[in-house]
Formats: sequence, C-alpha cells, structure tokens
Amino acid sequence: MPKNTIPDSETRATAEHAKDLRLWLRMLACTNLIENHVRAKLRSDFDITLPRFDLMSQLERSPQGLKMGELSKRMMVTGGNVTGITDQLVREGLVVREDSPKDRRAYIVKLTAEGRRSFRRMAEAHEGWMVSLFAGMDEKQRDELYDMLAVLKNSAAKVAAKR
Amino acid sequence: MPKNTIPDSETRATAEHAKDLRLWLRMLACTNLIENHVRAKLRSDFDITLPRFDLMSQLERSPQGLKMGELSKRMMVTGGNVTGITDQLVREGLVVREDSPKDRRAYIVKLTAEGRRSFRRMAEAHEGWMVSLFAGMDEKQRDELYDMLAVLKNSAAKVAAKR
DNA sequence: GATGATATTTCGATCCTTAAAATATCAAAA
DNA sequence: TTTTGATATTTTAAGGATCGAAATATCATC
Repeated sequence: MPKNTIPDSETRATAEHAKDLRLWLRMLACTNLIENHVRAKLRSDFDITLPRFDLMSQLERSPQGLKMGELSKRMMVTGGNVTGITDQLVREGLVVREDSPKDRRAYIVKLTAEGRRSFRRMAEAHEGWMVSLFAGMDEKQRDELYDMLAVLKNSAAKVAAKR
Repeated sequence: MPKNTIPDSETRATAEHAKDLRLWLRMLACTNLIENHVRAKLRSDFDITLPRFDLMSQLERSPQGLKMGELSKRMMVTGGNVTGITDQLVREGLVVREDSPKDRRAYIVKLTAEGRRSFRRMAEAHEGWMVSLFAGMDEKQRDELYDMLAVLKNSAAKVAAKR
C-alpha cells in the first residue's frame, strides 16, 4: 500500500472544504431549477408571482388572519415589502385588510372567499408540479433527502442566526 | 391488525403528494436560509451581489474567457441581463470585454488581474461559510445528501426542460 | 451581393427588496 | 392625566434583477 493513500491533514481539510462547496452548488442548482419552473408556471397558468403566492399560502395556514408584522416575520422580509405585496393582492381582491379589534395600529390580513378559491386551485396545481418534479426519486430516496435536509436546516440555522 | 392499516390507493396517493410538497418546502427553506446568508455576507464583506459573484465564478472556471452568449446560457438568464451585470463589473475593473478575433459581433469576457485576485479572496471566504453552514452534518450525511441531489437534479431537469 | 441566422445591446417595464423616515396608536410611568 | 418610549404600519427613495422585444452589426451561405 503506497504511503500516499492517506492524505495529510491539510490536504484532507482542503478536499473536505471543496466538497462542501460542490454540495452547495449542486443544491443551489436543483433549487433554482425547480424554483424557476414554479415561477414560470405560476406566471403562465395563474398570472401570479411567487411572493404573492407565498403570502397567500401563509394566510391559508392561518384562517384567522395575520397581522402585517406576523406576515413579515414568517416570510422573513421587511414590513415595507409586505405592504407592497399585500397592496397588490388587495387590488386583485384576493385578500383584505381588516382593522384589528384589539389594536387600532394593526391590520388583520385575511384571504377573501375568492382568494381562498383561487389559492386552492393554485395549490393543487403546485402540488402536481412537485409530484412530477420529484417523480424520478423513489420513496426511500425522498425520505432520505427529507431527513438530510432536516439535519442541514439545523446546522445552517445555527450559523445564519448569529448576526 | 386493523383493516385501515393499509390505506386505499387514493389516500396513499394524496399522502405521497403532500410529502413531495413538504419535501420541497423544506428544501426551499434550507436554500433560502443559506442563500440569504451568503448574499448578506457578500454584501457586507465584499460589497458585491450574488449575480455578479456568479458571473465571476463562471469566468474563473473558464480562464480563456467566455462570450456573452455563453455566459447567458450557463447562468440561465437572458442576454440583456448579462449585459447589465457585465457592465457593472467592467465599471469596477473586475472584468474586461475583449473583441473576439474570430467573430466581430462577439465579445470575450475575461477576469482582469484584479478581478482574479478579488474573486479568489471572495471564493476562499465563500468556501469557509459553506464549511461552517454544513458543519452540523457528518461526512456520511453530506455524501448522502450529495447523492440524493444528483437524483433529484436528473428528475427535475427532465420536467423543467420540456417547454 | 442578397438573405436569413447569430451576437449583443438597448429600451421599456415589472417586481422584489431594503433602510430609514413619517404616522398613528398603545401602554406604562410620572 | 400627561408624557414618553415602544410598537405597527406605511411611505419614500433607491437599487438591482429580470424579461421580452426591437435595434444593430456581423456572419455565413446561396
């Protein structure tokens, strides 16, 4: 067995570093591929953008409605941003701002009946796109991916949180 | 053993569909977490945006330079977009447009010496961020993730390509 | 040469996004 | 009750990314 089979620690460290980078690039490529597909389909089939779809999906999960600030937190964007996206959805009649009975500074944003209908149709299509995008993976592979992503999420959250 | 242990095919299908959706949402959450972290660091530490960094990284992989159209293909964005990003990098002295000797319609975009220096510093830092973001995964987990992403990439590419 | 393809830029437009300032209201202390 | 600091939201100003289509220049071929 040749000596060089065992790399010195510096070589190994560098190789490991490069692996993390490749892993990230591959993950980014996958996500962009899927995300761009979804954006294009949302646009072409429903004439809506991803941020607007995301806001609606937050509201669907919270039928009692959410305050602007809560939306901002959940979507991890600034308040001004939520204002703009909400304005657009209000203009389209998909959500409403109701005055909060508890706090006159705040609004409670809710899906309208039409917004709910509209969202359900979109969500169904969205789920279908996912099924076809992931169709090349068998169940075991999908489970494995799901589990590994959980580990990654914890790992990355620790780092990203610091700031 | 109760009968209902084995779900009927419709129930199973719906459950599987929902799983694909959850898988995607988890993946998206992970990627956004990391991507936002990277964007913020690139901005704060190097005053550069992700698309500009990406363009430079394409050039670093092709020291002979790339035509605008090649950049456009590799970055999966339109030509007009590449023009804008390139203009900015030229203004900052990080890349140059050289006339193609073969084709007077075309430019060959290359990193300048300063661009190369600058990119290397950024890439090193970038790799370090990746190492820390993935630090919570052991080697086996990272390999597993890497492999599953390869499967996913193939699967999704098949669907996304059709259009 | 003429003509259809190709490489790039320009133009017009839409969106997302942020940070900071402005507004209104709340809640608690004085 | 008045003041005061915190909170919820909007407004404003600015910067980019991004696209699609039209415009320009050049190529390559008939």
